[in-house]
Amino acid sequence: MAKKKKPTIYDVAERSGISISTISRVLNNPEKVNPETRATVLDAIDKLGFVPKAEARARALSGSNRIGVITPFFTAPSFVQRLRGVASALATSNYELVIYTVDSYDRIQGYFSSIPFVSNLDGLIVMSLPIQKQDAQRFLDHGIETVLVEYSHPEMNCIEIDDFQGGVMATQYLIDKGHRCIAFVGDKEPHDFEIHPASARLKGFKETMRKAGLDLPDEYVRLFVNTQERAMQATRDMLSLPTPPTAIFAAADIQALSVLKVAREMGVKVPEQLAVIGFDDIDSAEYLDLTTIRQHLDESGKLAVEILLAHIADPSRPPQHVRLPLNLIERKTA
Amino acid sequence: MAKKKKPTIYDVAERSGISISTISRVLNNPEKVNPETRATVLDAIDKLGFVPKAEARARALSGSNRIGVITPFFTAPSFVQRLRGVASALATSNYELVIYTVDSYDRIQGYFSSIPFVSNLDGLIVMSLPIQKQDAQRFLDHGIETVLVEYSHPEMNCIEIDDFQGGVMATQYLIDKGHRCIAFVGDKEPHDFEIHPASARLKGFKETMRKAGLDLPDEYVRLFVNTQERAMQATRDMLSLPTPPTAIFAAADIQALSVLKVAREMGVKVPEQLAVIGFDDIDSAEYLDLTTIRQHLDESGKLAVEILLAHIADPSRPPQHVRLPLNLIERKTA
DNA sequence: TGCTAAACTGAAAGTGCTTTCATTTTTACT
DNA sequence: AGTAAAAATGAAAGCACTTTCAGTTTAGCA
Repeated sequence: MAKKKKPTIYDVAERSGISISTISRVLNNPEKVNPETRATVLDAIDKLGFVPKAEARARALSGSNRIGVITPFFTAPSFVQRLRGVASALATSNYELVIYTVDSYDRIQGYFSSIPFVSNLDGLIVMSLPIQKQDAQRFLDHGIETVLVEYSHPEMNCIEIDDFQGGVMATQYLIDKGHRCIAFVGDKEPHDFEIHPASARLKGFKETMRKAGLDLPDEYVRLFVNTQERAMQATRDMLSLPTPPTAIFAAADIQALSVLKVAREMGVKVPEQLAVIGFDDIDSAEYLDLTTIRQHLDESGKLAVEILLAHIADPSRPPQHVRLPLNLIERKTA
Repeated sequence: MAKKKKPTIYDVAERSGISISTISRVLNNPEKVNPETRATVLDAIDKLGFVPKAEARARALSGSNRIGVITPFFTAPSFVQRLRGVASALATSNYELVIYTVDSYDRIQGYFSSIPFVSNLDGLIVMSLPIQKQDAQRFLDHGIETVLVEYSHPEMNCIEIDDFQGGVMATQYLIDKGHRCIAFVGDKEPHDFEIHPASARLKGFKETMRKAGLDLPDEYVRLFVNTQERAMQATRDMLSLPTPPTAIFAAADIQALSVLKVAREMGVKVPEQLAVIGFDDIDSAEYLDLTTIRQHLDESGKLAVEILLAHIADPSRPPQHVRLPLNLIERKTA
């Protein structure tokens, strides 16, 4: 016979035939109640396995071992890999990992305004999401240790990536390989609540092309809503141009995958006829031999929790700003 | 101006000229209140330094609004996709998502014995992990609603996958395509704490081969520790056989990816010289045009939370056992 | 035995917050 | 413009206890 619900003080009252007030008293001011009554009450309490739940919860959860991660709803593999990094770093500590996924501006605002108050977290990791002054201030005011990944705030811990530099690296690599007709595909600014690394990568690309004195026709830069279909269409258009590019720099590996798929579909040989370079170095990149800019996704998550834990242990530490290095991983597509 | 007691929600209401209900809402369901109102409220909260009393909150709150997911440490994409399903289904409800990752037998035992007592969850999803009689009983006794994914227990909600049948489908498909020399690659039983769907898939494969009267030499079945390197080596060995198979059934897409990579490396044309079929239908499968058995990963997660929520709402419901359908997704590798 | 003070007890009124429900306001669509 | 549908909001009814207050008992004592 399994118990149904958690017993309340009322159940105890009923079972012992004594009013709830008295029960409450034996729990809080036992010396004020008749020992016999007290014994009866205690007996009933034991038999029912009653535990004042509200307090228990308040106590149990207060300042307890919880760390939260707020991240865009994980569609993109890169978010997942960052998350994997935090999970792995947290595995040995005995912190609980609470995930908040964001899928709209409203939701992120909601989290930012309620988390400091109600979800008592020991620390928070904000991933790939912009955070506004006053929201950040609230976290600071409420003493919640926070680390920002892929975004920066002067008074908070940050882990940044130099997307511009990454764009430069990728482009320069292609140029060094002798390419002159280089195109760019990437996602256009998607939602109001998301950061947009692709634009910095694009800047790095353009800048490098300019410095190298290379021509960059408008048709060689395609931005689109980030879906596989759109990415493929953009690539198809590009490869059907009178003078198609000999290399494509995709703002993210996931888009590079679409480029590769189209190349296969159109019988374009990679890398002979078309070089492809991506950005991120997601897991699949390795399976596809995709040349790409590695941004140490797992590592960023791991580092975030390390910084967080260190600051929880000693809140007086000054905020830490780290810039993760980028590496060009040469594989077979470029 | 004089500093008094701790401000309550009523003070905030008075100062902002907004009802306590709305104040409460901005704290708990921020997305349901008008951004302007929210800003006003937050402003007042900040100015007053209001902090909701945890115990009062616990008192008024019925459940804990937390649902937990316990899952193998997410190395494999399939775990991630299941998780994505639960996150997406949970996004609209406002339950907090707590993740427990398992990387050893000890850890899983730790979770199973402590979760019922200390982490007050409204519900738990156990993913791709076996659970023993007495552990299950503990959850049952403590009235924690639970749903098992990829495992089964008579008294608990379960979402099962017919791996055997999937093995049959994949194999039959290859046979129908005219293949006679079909090989199998898969991971061997890895840890004591993990379930092992590959073995059921292998059984389905063997059974189907037998029924079709096809010869299955020992070298055509390769099991290995699940790493990319081992998978690739196994494939290389197989393709170097005097009579290499004309088709390979990989127990999981992630392994099929390795097969594909080796085929590329060795210049073996897919599907002309070698057909490849996988299992799972992970995201990358689509990008690689991998023919595979889809097991509705995202859906399994979504369904798990739906069942869980329904049972939390009405605990008297009898446990539900659902078997998710499998579909053969025909793409270009077989 | 009668009377009063001390000891005990239960009904009911908080406690600070959440949530339901009905009402108003906005928006969307003929 | 006119209406249906959706969103936002406040009043009020909980939630699971604690505390107050007004009785009852009981004990002590003449």
